[in-house]
Amino acid sequence: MKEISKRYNPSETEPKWREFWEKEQIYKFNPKAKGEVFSIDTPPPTVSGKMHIGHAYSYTHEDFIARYRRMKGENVFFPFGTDNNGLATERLIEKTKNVRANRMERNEFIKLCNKTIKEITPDFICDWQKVGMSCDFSKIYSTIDDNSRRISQKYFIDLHKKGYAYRQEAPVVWCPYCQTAIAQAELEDKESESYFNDIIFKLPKNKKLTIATTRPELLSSCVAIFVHPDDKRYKKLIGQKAQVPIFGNRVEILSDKKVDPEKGTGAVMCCIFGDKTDVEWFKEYKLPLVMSLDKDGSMTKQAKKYAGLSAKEARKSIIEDLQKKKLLVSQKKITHAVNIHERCKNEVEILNSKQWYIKILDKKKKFIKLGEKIRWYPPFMRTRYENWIKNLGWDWAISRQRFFGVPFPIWYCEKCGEVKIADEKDLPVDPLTDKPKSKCVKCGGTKFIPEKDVLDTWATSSISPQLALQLFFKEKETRELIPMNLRPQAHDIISTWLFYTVVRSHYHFEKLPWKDLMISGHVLDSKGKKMSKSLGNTVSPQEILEKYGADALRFWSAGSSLGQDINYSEEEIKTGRRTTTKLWNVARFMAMHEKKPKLVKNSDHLERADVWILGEMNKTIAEATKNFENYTYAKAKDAIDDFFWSKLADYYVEFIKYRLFGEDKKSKDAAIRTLSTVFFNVIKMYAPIMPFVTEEIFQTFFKGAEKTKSVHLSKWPEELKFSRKNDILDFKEAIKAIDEIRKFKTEKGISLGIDIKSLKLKTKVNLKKYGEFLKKAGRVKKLT
RNA sequence: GGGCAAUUAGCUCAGUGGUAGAGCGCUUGCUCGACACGCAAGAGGUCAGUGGUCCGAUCCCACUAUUGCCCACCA
Repeated sequence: MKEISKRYNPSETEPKWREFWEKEQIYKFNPKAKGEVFSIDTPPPTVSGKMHIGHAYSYTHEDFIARYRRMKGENVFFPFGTDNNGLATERLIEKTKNVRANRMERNEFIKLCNKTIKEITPDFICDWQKVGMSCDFSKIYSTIDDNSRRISQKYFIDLHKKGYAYRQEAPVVWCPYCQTAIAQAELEDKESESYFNDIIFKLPKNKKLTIATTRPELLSSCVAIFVHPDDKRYKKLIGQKAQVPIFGNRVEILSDKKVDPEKGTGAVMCCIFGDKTDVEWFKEYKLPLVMSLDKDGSMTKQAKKYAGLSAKEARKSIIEDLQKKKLLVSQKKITHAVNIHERCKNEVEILNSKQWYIKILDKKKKFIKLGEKIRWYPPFMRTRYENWIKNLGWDWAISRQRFFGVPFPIWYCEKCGEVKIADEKDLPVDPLTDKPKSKCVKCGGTKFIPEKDVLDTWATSSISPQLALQLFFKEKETRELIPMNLRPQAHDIISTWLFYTVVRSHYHFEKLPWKDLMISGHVLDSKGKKMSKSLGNTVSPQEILEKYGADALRFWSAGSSLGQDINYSEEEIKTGRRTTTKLWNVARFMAMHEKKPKLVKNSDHLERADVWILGEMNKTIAEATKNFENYTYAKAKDAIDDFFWSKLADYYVEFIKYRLFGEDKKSKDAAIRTLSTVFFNVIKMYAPIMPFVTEEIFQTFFKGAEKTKSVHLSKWPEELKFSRKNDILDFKEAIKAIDEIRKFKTEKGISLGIDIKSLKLKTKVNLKKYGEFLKKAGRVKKLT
């Protein structure tokens, strides 16, 4: 036997076991293996250079469950993928390669994206392996690879055939910076300073009407003025026409209950399009489509002398002109919330354009009901899902006027405009380079215009169950595997990934995507503030891994309840490291007395302390098992921690020393068997949380105890059956006595090792009954 | 403005309808036959506030306050 090192050193053991697991294919998924499949719809992280601490936090949570299930004997399907198309990826490439997609050849940019993704993905994934993820990394998907493009296009065609996808020219949320349409779910709020401008509109007979607006640059798009129907000030004006300042055209004054008489002057101009209400009025009153803003955020010809200016410049210029004409009554400084695009943080606009949509608004109730059929852990997260759906105001816009994404498998007939769908057997296609192989079904035309747009990245990631399952199964087989068992994810993408996956699964398969949902919280800094690069309060998981090891990081991660945000705490990570050390030391102690693991065979010559610790072990196994089943890994960890530190290490190990060093062979044998059994089960119970140290201890000390290559393939502990329950009570009496002795010694400042015979302490304790230990009364914490 | 969550020891958080728990930190002591990344003994709390239900509330209910998050508000 090789020499056992005195210290446990994660930087030596962790790479060693990572290699071992890979070489021995410990986590390889075999579709034909025994055991019921437990499938996990692993979130494909967006390739962004490096894993951040939030990833480490939520991914380890799902890994606890995967490892637990594997030990329970289930055939765990735990795939891995990366999400690497769409705006997030484009932004990354633009930033790291210092380019702008809009100023490059489309093909060149796509090539650069593909090349960069290929370069950085291996390092990126490596962090997930370092943190101890037990996914099958031998086959992974990327949301832009051929297979994903094929699947994504195939299911888009399915949506189209079923009538859930449609193309329409309509107002859509538009990012002038990225120059693409985006979905409601991609918006964020930002407080920004602005001015409320009171502007005079002239009425017939020299009368005036003052309206308040923050968007004077949209005057040229003003198509109506709205007042509240009950507003006494303006009631007489309804139906009259007002003259738009500077531009001179006349617009009707209409009434609508959406107007708030208290706000501004109580009269508001409706512009195409200043905000969502304008869109609603546009539709409801069939107002003319008068666009003053172009797709790049500049003013159109409609804005006449302001054409070509940016919206900001136009605003300034128009305000100056209004002042000159004395049509600006006042300007009030305000702060208001504006919608910005989450990817680039620029203010968005609403423009009219032709986009592809997926229907969702007409099935809101259905989606809420489907949400009720999934088990949510923790349950309250479901209300967020419901709230989001209730507040949805737009169908899902899925076309993006961008470059690096899955192309629509679509052309349009040049002659009649009919949509031409690609043939399934030709997928994946790129309509820009590929051509349809048949004529237009409507008019027989042979010339086609390719669809240049690409799909929203969520349109591909929302079929992640298929992307993952089809790595290992034929498409037909995957239907049997839906719903998958578990979707783990963090709460920030309930309105996107989670919701869209429910939608897609329902549309394609009329099934739920998963049975259980496990929602993780976020990592905050040590003071409870959001981590962000600009605040400089981020922590790097790579540094933690190097300094303390993956097990310590995972120990910290396991410390908070599911769904709870966690404050980053280096102290807790240190406690994790201490736990690995403690485990190692108990292992060494055990090995001092017995080289080969000997387990309890029967309860024949077990002594009181043995029966007691085995009973406590059984309780802990029951508690840990129950909690891993319920995804409450933090409670499982608490139970294991408490048992290991306060009962096994602090108490039992101390107590049996006199037996291990004594002459009574039977007693010694019972102690070593009990210790081995209990400690082996502790190692197993810790294995899902701390996979490295438990593997090191398993391989070094317990290899012969169970015929398995790895602790992670060993059997999850079961309660040990034995019939000496009375002794447990007996032993608790001894503990009370021990407490007395401990207290006495500590108060007098006497060393704990001193024999009590030499002290003037009277105790009722029966020394014979509890052995030599009581004479010394070693360390004991409180026992419960 | 709507919703969700939280409020328990100096800090981070468990928890229960019947006299309050852990880890870290703090104090004091201890090189005791694995472990100083250790061991032992301590100090420390009107369980946010106000009402209500109950024999009894930190726990259940109502309201209030504070904090965080999601959504709406963008004229």
